[in-house]
Amino acid sequence: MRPLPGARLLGTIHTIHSRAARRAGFGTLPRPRRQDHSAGKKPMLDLKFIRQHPDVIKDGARKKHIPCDVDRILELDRRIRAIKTEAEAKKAEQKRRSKEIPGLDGEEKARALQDLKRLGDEQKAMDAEIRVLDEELQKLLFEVPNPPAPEVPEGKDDAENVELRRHGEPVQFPFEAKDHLELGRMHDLFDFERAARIAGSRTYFLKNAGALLELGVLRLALDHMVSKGFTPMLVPHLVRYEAMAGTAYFPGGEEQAYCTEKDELYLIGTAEVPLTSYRRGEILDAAELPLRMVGWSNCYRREAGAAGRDTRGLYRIHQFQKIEQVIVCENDEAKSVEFHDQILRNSEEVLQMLELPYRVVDVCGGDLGRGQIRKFDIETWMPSRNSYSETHSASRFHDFQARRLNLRYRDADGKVHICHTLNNTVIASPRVLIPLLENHQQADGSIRIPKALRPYMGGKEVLEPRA
RNA sequence: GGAGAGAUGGCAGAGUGGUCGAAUGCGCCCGCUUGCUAAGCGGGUGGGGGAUCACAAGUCCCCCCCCGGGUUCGAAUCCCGGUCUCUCCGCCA
Repeated sequence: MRPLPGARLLGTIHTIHSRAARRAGFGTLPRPRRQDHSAGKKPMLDLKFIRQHPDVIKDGARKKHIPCDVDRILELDRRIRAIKTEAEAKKAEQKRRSKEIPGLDGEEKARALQDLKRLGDEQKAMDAEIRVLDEELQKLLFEVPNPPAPEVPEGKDDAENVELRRHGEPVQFPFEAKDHLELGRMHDLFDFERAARIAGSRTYFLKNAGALLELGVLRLALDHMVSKGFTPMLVPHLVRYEAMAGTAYFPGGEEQAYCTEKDELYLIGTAEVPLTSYRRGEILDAAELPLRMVGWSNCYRREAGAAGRDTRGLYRIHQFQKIEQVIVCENDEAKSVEFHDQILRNSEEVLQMLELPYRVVDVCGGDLGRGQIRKFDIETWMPSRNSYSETHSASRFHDFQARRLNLRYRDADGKVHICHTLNNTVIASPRVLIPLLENHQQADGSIRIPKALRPYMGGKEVLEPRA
Protein backbone atom coordinates (compact mmCIF):
# COMPACT_ATOMS: atom_id res chain seq x y z
CA MET A 1 0.00 0.00 0.00
CA ARG A 2 1.15 3.49 -0.54
CA PRO A 3 2.46 5.32 2.50
CA LEU A 4 0.00 7.59 4.18
CA PRO A 5 -0.48 10.51 1.83
CA GLY A 6 -0.70 12.74 4.85
CA ALA A 7 2.79 14.03 4.30
CA ARG A 8 1.22 16.25 1.70
CA LEU A 9 -1.91 17.14 3.64
CA LEU A 10 -2.02 20.35 5.53
CA GLY A 11 -4.19 19.05 8.31
CA THR A 12 -4.72 20.82 11.57
CA ILE A 13 -2.21 19.57 14.02
CA HIS A 14 -3.89 18.31 17.11
CA THR A 15 -2.63 19.53 20.46
CA ILE A 16 -1.85 16.00 21.40
CA HIS A 17 0.39 15.56 18.41
CA SER A 18 2.39 18.63 19.16
CA ARG A 19 2.60 17.63 22.79
CA ALA A 20 4.00 14.28 21.82
CA ALA A 21 6.18 15.89 19.21
CA ARG A 22 7.61 18.27 21.71
CA ARG A 23 8.28 15.53 24.15
CA ALA A 24 9.88 13.50 21.40
CA GLY A 25 11.98 16.39 20.29
CA PHE A 26 10.47 16.62 16.86
CA GLY A 27 8.65 19.59 15.52
CA THR A 28 8.69 22.64 17.67
CA LEU A 29 11.59 21.86 19.94
CA PRO A 30 15.13 21.34 18.76
CA ARG A 31 16.07 18.44 20.96
CA PRO A 32 14.42 15.21 22.04
CA ARG A 33 13.03 15.13 25.54
CA ARG A 34 12.07 11.54 25.79
CA GLN A 35 14.70 8.96 26.28
CA ASP A 36 16.73 8.92 23.18
CA HIS A 37 20.22 7.57 22.92
CA SER A 38 20.84 9.51 19.78
CA ALA A 39 20.64 12.77 21.70
CA GLY A 40 20.94 15.52 19.25
CA LYS A 41 19.51 16.95 16.15
CA LYS A 42 18.22 14.76 13.43
CA PRO A 43 17.58 16.73 10.30
CA MET A 44 15.89 14.99 7.42
CA LEU A 45 18.86 15.55 5.26
CA ASP A 46 22.46 16.14 6.03
CA LEU A 47 22.78 19.83 6.67
CA LYS A 48 26.26 19.77 5.16
CA PHE A 49 24.81 18.36 2.00
CA ILE A 50 22.18 21.07 1.86
CA ARG A 51 24.87 23.65 2.44
CA GLN A 52 26.94 22.32 -0.41
CA HIS A 53 24.24 21.45 -2.87
CA PRO A 54 21.36 23.83 -2.36
CA ASP A 55 20.39 23.55 -6.01
CA VAL A 56 19.95 19.80 -5.80
CA ILE A 57 17.58 20.30 -2.90
CA LYS A 58 15.69 23.04 -4.66
CA ASP A 59 15.28 21.04 -7.81
CA GLY A 60 14.21 17.98 -5.86
CA ALA A 61 11.53 19.96 -4.07
CA ARG A 62 10.32 21.33 -7.37
CA LYS A 63 10.10 17.86 -8.87
CA LYS A 64 8.16 16.61 -5.87
CA HIS A 65 5.92 19.65 -5.88
CA ILE A 66 6.69 20.25 -2.22
CA PRO A 67 7.49 23.80 -1.12
CA CYS A 68 10.79 24.26 0.67
CA ASP A 69 12.63 27.40 1.69
CA VAL A 70 16.25 26.42 1.16
CA ASP A 71 17.57 29.97 1.31
CA ARG A 72 16.10 30.56 4.74
CA ILE A 73 17.68 27.35 5.92
CA LEU A 74 21.08 28.40 4.65
CA GLU A 75 20.75 31.76 6.29
CA LEU A 76 19.78 30.28 9.64
CA ASP A 77 22.60 27.80 9.36
CA ARG A 78 25.12 30.58 8.70
CA ARG A 79 23.94 32.67 11.61
CA ILE A 80 23.84 29.78 14.04
CA ARG A 81 27.35 28.73 13.18
CA ALA A 82 28.67 32.24 13.57
CA ILE A 83 27.14 32.64 17.02
CA LYS A 84 28.15 29.16 18.02
CA THR A 85 31.79 29.77 17.23
CA GLU A 86 31.78 32.81 19.44
CA ALA A 87 29.83 31.13 22.22
CA GLU A 88 32.16 28.17 22.23
CA ALA A 89 35.21 30.38 22.53
CA LYS A 90 33.65 32.01 25.58
CA LYS A 91 32.74 28.66 26.98
CA ALA A 92 36.30 27.44 26.58
CA GLU A 93 37.67 30.46 28.39
CA GLN A 94 35.13 30.13 31.12
CA LYS A 95 35.94 26.49 31.59
CA ARG A 96 39.64 27.10 31.68
CA ARG A 97 39.40 29.88 34.25
CA SER A 98 36.96 27.97 36.40
CA LYS A 99 39.63 25.44 36.99
CA GLU A 100 41.88 28.09 38.51
CA ILE A 101 39.33 29.02 41.17
CA PRO A 102 40.32 26.47 43.80
CA GLY A 103 43.84 27.87 43.78
CA LEU A 104 42.77 31.42 44.47
CA ASP A 105 41.54 33.20 47.53
CA GLY A 106 40.67 36.56 48.97
CA GLU A 107 40.07 39.48 46.71
CA GLU A 108 41.65 37.75 43.75
CA LYS A 109 39.12 35.00 44.01
CA ALA A 110 36.20 37.38 44.41
CA ARG A 111 37.24 39.24 41.29
CA ALA A 112 37.62 36.04 39.33
CA LEU A 113 34.21 34.84 40.41
CA GLN A 114 32.68 38.08 39.29
CA ASP A 115 34.34 37.84 35.89
CA LEU A 116 33.23 34.29 35.45
CA LYS A 117 29.68 35.12 36.42
CA ARG A 118 29.61 37.75 33.71
CA LEU A 119 31.09 35.34 31.18
CA GLY A 120 28.46 32.79 32.09
CA ASP A 121 25.67 35.28 31.61
CA GLU A 122 26.98 36.28 28.20
CA GLN A 123 27.11 32.67 27.22
CA LYS A 124 23.55 32.06 28.30
CA ALA A 125 22.39 34.97 26.23
CA MET A 126 24.09 33.53 23.17
CA ASP A 127 22.72 30.08 23.85
CA ALA A 128 19.24 31.51 24.02
CA GLU A 129 19.77 33.24 20.71
CA ILE A 130 20.98 30.02 19.15
CA ARG A 131 18.03 28.17 20.54
CA VAL A 132 15.51 30.44 18.89
CA LEU A 133 17.22 30.23 15.52
CA ASP A 134 17.79 26.52 15.82
CA GLU A 135 14.15 25.89 16.59
CA GLU A 136 13.17 27.52 13.36
CA LEU A 137 15.91 25.70 11.48
CA GLN A 138 14.90 22.29 12.77
CA LYS A 139 11.31 22.90 11.84
CA LEU A 140 12.29 23.81 8.31
CA LEU A 141 14.69 20.90 8.02
CA PHE A 142 11.90 18.48 8.80
CA GLU A 143 10.08 19.76 5.79
CA VAL A 144 12.93 19.40 3.33
CA PRO A 145 12.02 16.68 0.87
CA ASN A 146 14.53 14.05 -0.12
CA PRO A 147 15.47 14.74 -3.75
CA PRO A 148 14.08 12.05 -6.04
CA ALA A 149 16.32 9.89 -8.19
CA PRO A 150 17.06 11.35 -11.62
CA GLU A 151 15.13 8.53 -13.32
CA VAL A 152 11.92 9.46 -11.52
CA PRO A 153 9.43 10.74 -14.08
CA GLU A 154 8.21 14.31 -13.89
CA GLY A 155 4.57 14.72 -12.99
CA LYS A 156 2.31 16.19 -10.40
CA ASP A 157 0.11 13.28 -9.35
CA ASP A 158 -0.59 9.60 -9.91
CA ALA A 159 -2.09 10.29 -13.32
CA GLU A 160 1.44 10.86 -14.54
CA ASN A 161 2.96 7.68 -13.18
CA VAL A 162 4.69 5.67 -15.89
CA GLU A 163 3.89 2.04 -16.58
CA LEU A 164 7.02 -0.10 -16.64
CA ARG A 165 5.70 -3.56 -17.39
CA ARG A 166 2.69 -5.84 -17.28
CA HIS A 167 2.35 -9.41 -16.24
CA GLY A 168 -0.60 -11.54 -17.28
CA GLU A 169 -3.64 -10.43 -19.20
CA PRO A 170 -6.89 -9.06 -17.79
CA VAL A 171 -9.39 -11.91 -18.06
CA GLN A 172 -12.07 -11.71 -20.74
CA PHE A 173 -15.06 -13.33 -19.11
CA PRO A 174 -17.35 -15.20 -21.49
CA PHE A 175 -20.18 -14.46 -19.06
CA GLU A 176 -21.33 -11.50 -17.04
CA ALA A 177 -18.72 -11.07 -14.39
CA LYS A 178 -19.71 -10.26 -10.83
CA ASP A 179 -17.92 -7.87 -8.54
CA HIS A 180 -16.47 -8.97 -5.22
CA LEU A 181 -19.52 -7.70 -3.35
CA GLU A 182 -21.86 -9.89 -5.35
CA LEU A 183 -19.50 -12.83 -5.03
CA GLY A 184 -19.27 -12.12 -1.34
CA ARG A 185 -23.04 -12.33 -1.03
CA MET A 186 -23.18 -15.59 -2.93
CA HIS A 187 -20.51 -17.10 -0.70
CA ASP A 188 -21.38 -15.24 2.50
CA LEU A 189 -17.88 -13.83 2.83
CA PHE A 190 -18.42 -10.33 4.22
CA ASP A 191 -20.81 -8.31 6.29
CA PHE A 192 -20.59 -4.57 5.81
CA GLU A 193 -24.02 -3.60 7.08
CA ARG A 194 -23.66 -4.97 10.55
CA ALA A 195 -20.06 -3.81 10.74
CA ALA A 196 -21.20 -0.26 10.01
CA ARG A 197 -23.72 -0.49 12.81
CA ILE A 198 -21.01 -1.55 15.21
CA ALA A 199 -17.94 0.25 13.98
CA GLY A 200 -18.98 2.92 11.49
CA SER A 201 -18.05 3.45 7.89
CA ARG A 202 -15.33 1.59 6.01
CA THR A 203 -15.45 -1.41 8.29
CA TYR A 204 -16.33 -5.03 7.65
CA PHE A 205 -16.56 -8.51 8.98
CA LEU A 206 -14.87 -11.30 7.05
CA LYS A 207 -16.74 -14.59 7.34
CA ASN A 208 -16.34 -18.17 6.25
CA ALA A 209 -14.02 -18.53 3.25
CA GLY A 210 -13.55 -14.77 3.37
CA ALA A 211 -11.81 -15.09 6.72
CA LEU A 212 -9.87 -18.14 5.62
CA LEU A 213 -8.78 -16.58 2.36
CA GLU A 214 -7.38 -13.59 4.17
CA LEU A 215 -5.37 -15.73 6.54
CA GLY A 216 -4.37 -17.93 3.62
CA VAL A 217 -2.92 -15.21 1.44
CA LEU A 218 -1.18 -13.62 4.42
CA ARG A 219 0.41 -16.87 5.39
CA LEU A 220 1.38 -17.66 1.83
CA ALA A 221 3.04 -14.27 1.55
CA LEU A 222 4.81 -14.62 4.88
CA ASP A 223 6.09 -18.09 4.05
CA HIS A 224 7.36 -16.89 0.72
CA MET A 225 9.38 -14.16 2.38
CA VAL A 226 10.70 -16.47 5.06
CA SER A 227 11.89 -18.81 2.33
CA LYS A 228 13.82 -15.85 0.92
CA GLY A 229 15.64 -15.46 4.20
CA PHE A 230 13.62 -12.64 5.71
CA THR A 231 13.10 -12.71 9.47
CA PRO A 232 9.43 -13.00 10.38
CA MET A 233 8.36 -10.39 12.88
CA LEU A 234 5.16 -9.70 14.79
CA VAL A 235 5.31 -6.10 15.80
CA PRO A 236 3.78 -3.52 18.13
CA HIS A 237 0.69 -1.95 16.61
CA LEU A 238 0.76 1.02 18.95
CA VAL A 239 3.84 3.17 18.70
CA ARG A 240 5.20 6.43 19.94
CA TYR A 241 5.48 9.68 18.12
CA GLU A 242 9.19 9.12 17.46
CA ALA A 243 8.53 6.00 15.47
CA MET A 244 5.98 7.79 13.32
CA ALA A 245 8.30 10.76 12.87
CA GLY A 246 11.34 8.57 12.33
CA THR A 247 9.71 6.80 9.42
CA ALA A 248 8.63 10.20 8.06
CA TYR A 249 4.88 9.83 8.46
CA PHE A 250 5.01 12.65 10.99
CA PRO A 251 4.99 15.56 10.98
CA GLY A 252 2.42 15.95 8.25
CA GLY A 253 0.55 12.68 8.42
CA GLU A 254 -1.09 13.14 11.81
CA GLU A 255 -4.55 13.32 10.30
CA GLN A 256 -4.15 9.88 8.80
CA ALA A 257 -3.28 8.11 12.01
CA TYR A 258 -5.46 7.02 14.88
CA CYS A 259 -4.17 8.33 18.15
CA THR A 260 -4.85 6.95 21.61
CA GLU A 261 -5.22 10.19 23.44
CA LYS A 262 -4.69 9.05 27.01
CA ASP A 263 -1.47 7.28 26.27
CA GLU A 264 -0.25 9.35 23.34
CA LEU A 265 0.33 6.28 21.25
CA TYR A 266 -0.44 5.93 17.58
CA LEU A 267 -1.92 3.00 15.72
CA ILE A 268 0.41 2.03 12.94
CA GLY A 269 -0.70 2.37 9.34
CA THR A 270 1.87 -0.25 8.34
CA ALA A 271 4.41 -2.58 9.95
CA GLU A 272 7.05 -0.50 8.19
CA VAL A 273 6.87 1.85 11.16
CA PRO A 274 7.92 -0.54 13.94
CA LEU A 275 10.18 -2.60 11.65
CA THR A 276 12.20 0.30 10.29
CA SER A 277 12.39 1.73 13.82
CA TYR A 278 13.38 -1.62 15.29
CA ARG A 279 17.09 -0.90 15.70
CA ARG A 280 16.84 2.86 15.97
CA GLY A 281 19.59 4.61 17.85
CA GLU A 282 21.96 1.70 17.40
CA ILE A 283 25.24 1.41 15.58
CA LEU A 284 25.02 -1.89 13.78
CA ASP A 285 27.92 -4.02 12.75
CA ALA A 286 28.27 -4.02 8.96
CA ALA A 287 28.34 -7.81 9.14
CA GLU A 288 24.71 -7.78 10.30
CA LEU A 289 23.59 -6.00 7.17
CA PRO A 290 21.39 -6.16 5.33
CA LEU A 291 18.64 -6.57 7.89
CA ARG A 292 15.82 -8.25 6.06
CA MET A 293 12.58 -8.34 7.97
CA VAL A 294 9.07 -9.33 7.13
CA GLY A 295 6.32 -8.14 9.44
CA TRP A 296 2.70 -9.16 9.85
CA SER A 297 0.45 -6.54 11.32
CA ASN A 298 -2.90 -4.94 11.32
CA CYS A 299 -2.89 -1.51 9.74
CA TYR A 300 -5.10 1.38 10.72
CA ARG A 301 -5.84 4.38 8.56
CA ARG A 302 -8.29 7.16 9.14
CA GLU A 303 -8.65 7.89 5.45
CA ALA A 304 -9.17 11.54 6.29
CA GLY A 305 -9.76 13.54 3.17
CA ALA A 306 -10.98 10.50 1.25
CA ALA A 307 -14.62 10.99 2.14
CA GLY A 308 -16.81 9.75 -0.69
CA ARG A 309 -13.97 7.97 -2.47
CA ASP A 310 -14.05 4.21 -2.96
CA THR A 311 -16.87 3.83 -0.48
CA ARG A 312 -18.09 0.50 -1.73
CA GLY A 313 -16.61 -2.77 -0.71
CA LEU A 314 -13.18 -3.76 0.46
CA TYR A 315 -11.03 -1.30 -1.42
CA ARG A 316 -10.58 1.55 1.04
CA ILE A 317 -11.15 0.60 4.65
CA HIS A 318 -9.95 1.70 8.05
CA GLN A 319 -8.35 -1.54 9.13
CA PHE A 320 -6.62 -4.32 7.27
CA GLN A 321 -3.82 -6.81 7.63
CA LYS A 322 -0.58 -6.59 5.79
CA ILE A 323 2.65 -8.44 5.32
CA GLU A 324 5.41 -5.91 4.84
CA GLN A 325 9.06 -6.36 3.87
CA VAL A 326 11.69 -3.99 5.17
CA ILE A 327 15.37 -3.84 4.37
CA VAL A 328 18.03 -1.92 6.23
CA CYS A 329 21.27 -1.90 4.27
CA GLU A 330 24.56 -0.12 3.87
CA ASN A 331 24.81 3.44 2.68
CA ASP A 332 25.51 2.37 -0.86
CA GLU A 333 23.50 3.61 -3.77
CA ALA A 334 24.09 0.52 -5.90
CA LYS A 335 23.13 -1.90 -3.15
CA SER A 336 20.08 0.11 -2.31
CA VAL A 337 18.94 0.07 -5.91
CA GLU A 338 19.59 -3.65 -6.11
CA PHE A 339 17.48 -4.32 -3.02
CA HIS A 340 14.75 -2.12 -4.35
CA ASP A 341 14.54 -4.35 -7.35
CA GLN A 342 14.58 -7.45 -5.14
CA ILE A 343 11.73 -6.40 -2.91
CA LEU A 344 9.71 -5.46 -5.96
CA ARG A 345 10.25 -8.90 -7.46
CA ASN A 346 9.44 -10.64 -4.19
CA SER A 347 5.99 -9.13 -4.30
CA GLU A 348 5.54 -9.83 -7.96
CA GLU A 349 6.25 -13.46 -7.25
CA VAL A 350 3.45 -13.53 -4.72
CA LEU A 351 1.02 -12.09 -7.23
CA GLN A 352 2.21 -14.64 -9.75
CA MET A 353 1.58 -17.42 -7.26
CA LEU A 354 -1.91 -16.04 -6.85
CA GLU A 355 -2.21 -15.99 -10.65
CA LEU A 356 -3.24 -12.37 -10.75
CA PRO A 357 -2.56 -9.97 -13.64
CA TYR A 358 -0.72 -6.83 -12.59
CA ARG A 359 1.44 -4.03 -13.81
CA VAL A 360 4.32 -2.10 -12.30
CA VAL A 361 4.38 1.68 -12.40
CA ASP A 362 7.20 4.10 -11.82
CA VAL A 363 5.75 6.72 -9.51
CA CYS A 364 6.27 10.30 -10.66
CA GLY A 365 7.81 13.12 -8.63
CA GLY A 366 4.59 14.73 -7.48
CA ASP A 367 3.23 11.42 -6.19
CA LEU A 368 6.30 10.62 -4.09
CA GLY A 369 6.31 11.11 -0.35
CA ARG A 370 8.67 13.53 1.29
CA GLY A 371 11.26 10.90 2.07
CA GLN A 372 11.12 8.62 -0.93
CA ILE A 373 13.88 8.69 -3.52
CA ARG A 374 11.99 6.41 -5.83
CA LYS A 375 8.86 4.32 -5.65
CA PHE A 376 7.34 1.54 -7.69
CA ASP A 377 3.71 0.69 -7.24
CA ILE A 378 2.24 -2.61 -8.23
CA GLU A 379 -1.31 -2.36 -9.47
CA THR A 380 -3.35 -5.49 -9.71
CA TRP A 381 -6.12 -5.93 -12.23
CA MET A 382 -9.53 -5.50 -10.62
CA PRO A 383 -12.36 -6.38 -13.03
CA SER A 384 -15.04 -4.48 -11.10
CA ARG A 385 -12.99 -1.30 -11.22
CA ASN A 386 -12.03 -2.05 -14.79
CA SER A 387 -8.54 -0.95 -13.96
CA TYR A 388 -5.23 -1.81 -12.46
CA SER A 389 -5.44 -0.57 -8.89
CA GLU A 390 -2.73 -0.17 -6.32
CA THR A 391 -2.04 -3.15 -4.12
CA HIS A 392 1.67 -2.70 -3.40
CA SER A 393 4.13 0.10 -2.98
CA ALA A 394 7.89 -0.33 -2.99
CA SER A 395 9.87 2.61 -1.68
CA ARG A 396 13.51 3.46 -1.48
CA PHE A 397 14.52 6.11 1.04
CA HIS A 398 18.27 6.45 0.86
CA ASP A 399 19.25 7.51 4.40
CA PHE A 400 16.18 9.65 4.99
CA GLN A 401 14.42 7.48 7.54
CA ALA A 402 17.63 6.11 9.01
CA ARG A 403 18.89 9.60 9.69
CA ARG A 404 15.74 10.48 11.59
CA LEU A 405 15.92 7.20 13.44
CA ASN A 406 19.63 7.54 14.07
CA LEU A 407 20.10 4.12 12.62
CA ARG A 408 23.77 3.62 11.76
CA TYR A 409 26.40 0.97 11.16
CA ARG A 410 30.14 0.64 11.42
CA ASP A 411 31.97 -0.42 8.29
CA ALA A 412 35.05 -2.62 8.01
CA ASP A 413 37.30 0.41 8.50
CA GLY A 414 35.52 1.33 11.71
CA LYS A 415 33.76 4.31 10.17
CA VAL A 416 30.20 5.05 11.13
CA HIS A 417 27.57 5.64 8.45
CA ILE A 418 23.85 6.13 8.33
CA CYS A 419 21.98 3.14 6.91
CA HIS A 420 19.68 3.02 3.93
CA THR A 421 16.13 1.72 4.25
CA LEU A 422 13.57 0.29 1.85
CA ASN A 423 10.21 -1.35 2.12
CA ASN A 424 7.46 -2.92 0.11
CA THR A 425 4.10 -4.52 0.61
CA VAL A 426 4.13 -8.29 0.25
CA ILE A 427 0.38 -8.62 0.48
CA ALA A 428 -2.40 -6.51 1.94
CA SER A 429 -5.76 -8.01 2.67
CA PRO A 430 -8.66 -7.69 2.27
CA ARG A 431 -7.84 -5.39 -0.63
CA VAL A 432 -6.16 -8.21 -2.49
CA LEU A 433 -9.29 -10.32 -2.07
CA ILE A 434 -10.94 -8.07 -4.64
CA PRO A 435 -8.76 -9.22 -7.54
CA LEU A 436 -8.49 -12.69 -6.08
CA LEU A 437 -12.24 -13.28 -6.05
CA GLU A 438 -13.05 -11.34 -9.18
CA ASN A 439 -10.32 -12.70 -11.41
CA HIS A 440 -10.87 -16.32 -10.41
CA GLN A 441 -14.66 -16.39 -10.59
CA GLN A 442 -16.36 -18.83 -12.92
CA ALA A 443 -19.66 -18.69 -14.80
CA ASP A 444 -21.65 -20.39 -12.03
CA GLY A 445 -20.33 -18.04 -9.38
CA SER A 446 -17.84 -20.53 -8.02
CA ILE A 447 -14.32 -19.31 -7.40
CA ARG A 448 -11.22 -21.15 -8.45
CA ILE A 449 -8.51 -21.21 -5.82
CA PRO A 450 -5.06 -20.76 -7.36
CA LYS A 451 -2.84 -23.74 -6.87
CA ALA A 452 -0.33 -22.12 -4.60
CA LEU A 453 -3.06 -21.04 -2.24
CA ARG A 454 -4.72 -24.42 -1.90
CA PRO A 455 -2.50 -25.75 0.86
CA TYR A 456 -3.64 -22.80 2.92
CA MET A 457 -7.29 -23.55 2.17
CA GLY A 458 -7.36 -27.13 3.30
CA GLY A 459 -6.54 -28.36 -0.19
CA LYS A 460 -9.75 -27.01 -1.63
CA GLU A 461 -9.65 -26.22 -5.37
CA VAL A 462 -12.89 -24.34 -5.78
CA LEU A 463 -15.22 -22.36 -3.55
CA GLU A 464 -18.81 -23.28 -4.32
CA PRO A 465 -21.48 -20.66 -3.77
CA ARG A 466 -24.06 -21.34 -1.11
CA ALA A 467 -27.19 -22.98 -2.37
C1' G B 1 -3.75 0.40 40.26
C1' G B 2 -0.49 0.63 45.18
C1' A B 3 4.72 0.39 47.45
C1' G B 4 9.91 0.42 46.75
C1' A B 5 14.81 0.24 44.03
C1' G B 6 17.59 1.71 40.04
C1' A B 7 19.60 3.82 34.97
C1' U B 8 27.58 5.42 34.26
C1' G B 9 31.73 3.63 28.08
C1' G B 10 30.87 -3.21 24.06
C1' C B 11 29.99 -5.73 29.08
C1' A B 12 30.77 -5.72 34.50
C1' G B 13 31.40 -1.96 37.92
C1' A B 14 33.73 2.56 40.92
C1' G B 15 32.75 7.48 41.42
C1' U B 16 28.03 12.38 46.12
C1' G B 17 30.34 19.53 43.65
C1' G B 18 36.52 21.09 40.81
C1' U B 19 42.27 17.99 38.93
C1' C B 20 36.20 12.95 35.63
C1' G B 21 34.78 11.69 29.01
C1' A B 22 35.15 9.26 33.61
C1' A B 23 39.10 4.38 38.09
C1' U B 24 39.41 -0.89 37.78
C1' G B 25 38.33 -5.62 35.54
C1' C B 26 36.69 -8.18 31.17
C1' G B 27 36.23 -7.92 25.97
C1' C B 28 38.30 -6.00 21.41
C1' C B 29 42.56 -3.97 18.26
C1' C B 30 48.04 -3.24 17.41
C1' G B 31 52.98 -4.57 18.77
C1' C B 32 56.65 -7.62 21.71
C1' U B 33 57.63 -12.33 23.77
C1' U B 34 56.57 -17.48 22.84
C1' G B 35 57.39 -24.51 18.45
C1' C B 36 51.34 -23.61 17.99
C1' U B 37 47.70 -22.18 21.59
C1' A B 38 47.37 -20.12 26.35
C1' A B 39 49.75 -17.00 29.74
C1' G B 40 52.86 -12.55 30.14
C1' C B 41 54.45 -7.43 28.77
C1' G B 42 53.64 -2.47 26.30
C1' G B 43 50.23 0.66 23.77
C1' G B 44 45.41 1.67 21.99
C1' U B 45 40.04 1.24 22.09
C1' G B 46 32.74 5.74 22.17
C1' G B 47 29.38 9.19 19.59
C1' G B 48 27.92 14.11 17.77
C1' G B 49 28.98 19.24 16.42
C1' G B 50 32.01 23.65 15.28
C1' A B 51 36.70 26.44 13.70
C1' U B 52 40.81 26.07 10.28
C1' C B 53 40.12 23.67 5.57
C1' A B 54 39.90 20.82 -0.53
C1' C B 55 33.54 17.63 1.72
C1' A B 56 41.50 14.95 2.99
C1' A B 57 45.06 14.63 6.93
C1' G B 58 46.40 17.33 11.07
C1' U B 59 45.48 20.88 14.92
C1' C B 60 42.13 23.50 18.28
C1' C B 61 37.41 23.93 20.66
C1' C B 62 32.28 22.64 22.30
C1' C B 63 28.42 18.91 23.66
C1' C B 64 27.09 13.89 25.43
C1' C B 65 27.70 9.55 32.47
C1' C B 66 18.85 7.59 30.41
C1' C B 67 16.22 12.39 28.28
C1' G B 68 15.05 17.64 29.13
C1' G B 69 15.32 21.91 32.27
C1' G B 70 17.44 24.42 36.67
C1' U B 71 21.11 25.87 40.81
C1' U B 72 26.50 27.09 40.71
C1' C B 73 32.45 30.39 38.85
C1' G B 74 32.27 24.93 38.21
C1' A B 75 27.48 19.09 38.01
C1' A B 76 28.08 12.05 36.44
C1' U B 77 27.57 14.09 41.42
C1' C B 78 22.56 18.94 44.04
C1' C B 79 17.11 20.42 42.56
C1' C B 80 12.62 19.89 39.20
C1' G B 81 10.02 17.32 35.16
C1' G B 82 9.90 13.01 31.95
C1' U B 83 11.16 8.00 30.07
C1' C B 84 12.63 3.18 30.87
C1' U B 85 14.01 -1.18 33.84
C1' C B 86 13.61 -4.32 38.18
C1' U B 87 11.15 -6.21 42.89
C1' C B 88 6.68 -6.88 45.92
C1' C B 89 1.17 -6.51 46.31
C1' G B 90 -3.51 -6.14 43.54
C1' C B 91 -6.03 -6.97 38.82
C1' C B 92 -6.04 -9.53 34.23
C1' A B 93 -6.04 -12.31 28.31
